[in-house]
Amino acid sequence: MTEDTPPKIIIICGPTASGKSDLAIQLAKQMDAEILNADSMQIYRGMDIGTAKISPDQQQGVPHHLIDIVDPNQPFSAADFIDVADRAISEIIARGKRVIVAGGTGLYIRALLHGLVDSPSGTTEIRTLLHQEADALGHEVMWEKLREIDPKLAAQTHPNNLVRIIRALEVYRMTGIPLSSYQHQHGFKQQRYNALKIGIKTNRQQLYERIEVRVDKMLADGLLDEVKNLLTRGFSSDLKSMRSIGYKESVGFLSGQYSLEETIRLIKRDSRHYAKRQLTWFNADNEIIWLEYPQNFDSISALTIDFYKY
RNA sequence: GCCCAGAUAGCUCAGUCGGUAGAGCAGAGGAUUGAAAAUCCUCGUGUCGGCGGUUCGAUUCCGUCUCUGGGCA
Repeated sequence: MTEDTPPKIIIICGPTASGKSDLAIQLAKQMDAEILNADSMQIYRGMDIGTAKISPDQQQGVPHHLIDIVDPNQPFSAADFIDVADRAISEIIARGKRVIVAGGTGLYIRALLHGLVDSPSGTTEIRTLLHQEADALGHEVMWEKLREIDPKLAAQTHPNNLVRIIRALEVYRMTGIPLSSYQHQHGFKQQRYNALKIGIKTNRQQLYERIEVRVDKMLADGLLDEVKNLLTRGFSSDLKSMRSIGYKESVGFLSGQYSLEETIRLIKRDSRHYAKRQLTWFNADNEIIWLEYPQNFDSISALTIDFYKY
């Protein structure tokens, strides 16, 4: 791998329930590729039903990577994703196979292709401290603090967005450098891979219907038991993994917070909202070629063949 | 058949002591650099059930009709 010729990889993205996994498998079989998951929740062991994880059976012999790589209580970030993904990709390529990255986490895909700023990850200690400060002083004051040390970033960050404010503050406390200057110098300019990006185009209404059918199926497949089991094993409901869609609502049901009917309604609603956020993210990326699947599989296939020609 | 209560945004409702109306939910759009399925921002014109009447002006008051709930026969 030289600077001039980053390895070629195929990216399959799109909203949840659009058919990414199926397309990846069909394509992988045809082009002798292996699949890399780019989904921030499917990395967790034991979280299968609610993340719509593909079962070994459904993988149809195509090797899948970056699924079940950490427990639900282990920290994992976009930076970790780049590390494990890079390693998996070079191994696959060394085996003479091609790589298909399939997933719905926009940040993970962008980070893989263009890197992240060279700033450190926040430690648990500093983050806890900042949260305590936020609880005591309120969002506004935290935002004021941000404005003092990094006015540029403060201008782009809403005072209510505590997650971003805390991230910026922790970087400054650890390095003394404002996050925005890291960002300015970085700017996602790295070209870490040569990627063909395919997005699965969907009709909004049909997508929502598919989401609802899928949620009903998750419940029928035992989502609530899965969540109960995770809680029993000691995975707390305030873990980031347990606060994801399907899990947080199930926890609410299991603790008697709302009825089954309401739980299902909420999971469906949150999944729809999530799909919309994914679309907002991916629509902003004009490198993505949008095609319907399975209708346009042949076109997709032709694109990949072209992509590997040169 | 009679009595009572309703009829207002896709849904549930609030409100206007008469000056054409607003919340929640749903929905739409956007942001996104080690929490990203997270986090955050923005967006509400609808014959205020129909028709009459009173009034400068009615969604608001009056009458009547229709429909929906509940009660009495």
